[in-house]
Amino acid sequence: MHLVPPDRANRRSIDGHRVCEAIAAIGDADRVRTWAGRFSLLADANRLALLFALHRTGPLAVSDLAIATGMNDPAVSQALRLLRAAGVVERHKEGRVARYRVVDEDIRRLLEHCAADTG
Amino acid sequence: MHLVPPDRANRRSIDGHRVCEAIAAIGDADRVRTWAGRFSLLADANRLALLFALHRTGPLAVSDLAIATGMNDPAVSQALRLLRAAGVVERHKEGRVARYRVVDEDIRRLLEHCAADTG
DNA sequence: TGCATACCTGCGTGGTTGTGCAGCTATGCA
DNA sequence: TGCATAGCTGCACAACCACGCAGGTATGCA
Repeated sequence: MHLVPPDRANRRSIDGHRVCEAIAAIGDADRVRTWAGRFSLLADANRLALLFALHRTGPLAVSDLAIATGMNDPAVSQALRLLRAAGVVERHKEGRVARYRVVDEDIRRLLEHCAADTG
Repeated sequence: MHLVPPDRANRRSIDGHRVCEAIAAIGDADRVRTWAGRFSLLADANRLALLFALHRTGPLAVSDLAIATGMNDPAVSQALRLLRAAGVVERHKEGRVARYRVVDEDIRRLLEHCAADTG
């Protein structure tokens, strides 16, 4: 197991074998970035509240989300735009009402993970 | 179910009943903030890589973590200080070597959740 | 005592992000 | 045509954060 990249192979290590284990545990850098990106989307209390509501209640309109969370409309709109750009939610327009729902399965699982914690 | 706080009870809603469902789904604001805080800790790729390594490999020294992740020592040290302040990791000093391990059970479960995804 | 190692800290910086405000578009109704 | 509603966008501001660099503390060895 010589997993240490050549550019840092000359550094002295404390527990040599564990470094390779650690590198194996970290795995692919893209995978780490992907997960960090997902967590980043959930790292804001307002966005998370929106996702909790959308996940358990189904399609919801922007102004209803604003009432439920106490945010004002532009803030909700911008948060949803960000989530939509990330592919987490989808928008369905009916007349002048836009309803959003969660479509990302990985995010759904994380939201379920939260829900399992405290009802 | 009149869960809408009085300060926003006068706003017009699209799907009135769903607003209450949404508020119920969001639940306690402190719970949402707590989860958002956890996700925030995992939202950085470097910190997440450190946690992956610590979670699967066990106690690791700072310089070994630096080699494994490609970060330099101060960056590792600062990331671990942040995680320690949040109660996620603990430090055990042996001579001049400081080894860290993950002690927060909620974070461990989230890390397991990630590991279950792609080996 | 001198020196190298392991780790920590302070400082300054650049980048990112959440927010409020104001204003815009588009739909529906009278 | 006029007006209210639902939603979106741009801009400016402030706050935060991760990072690199330089320097400091503490341990262990010769």
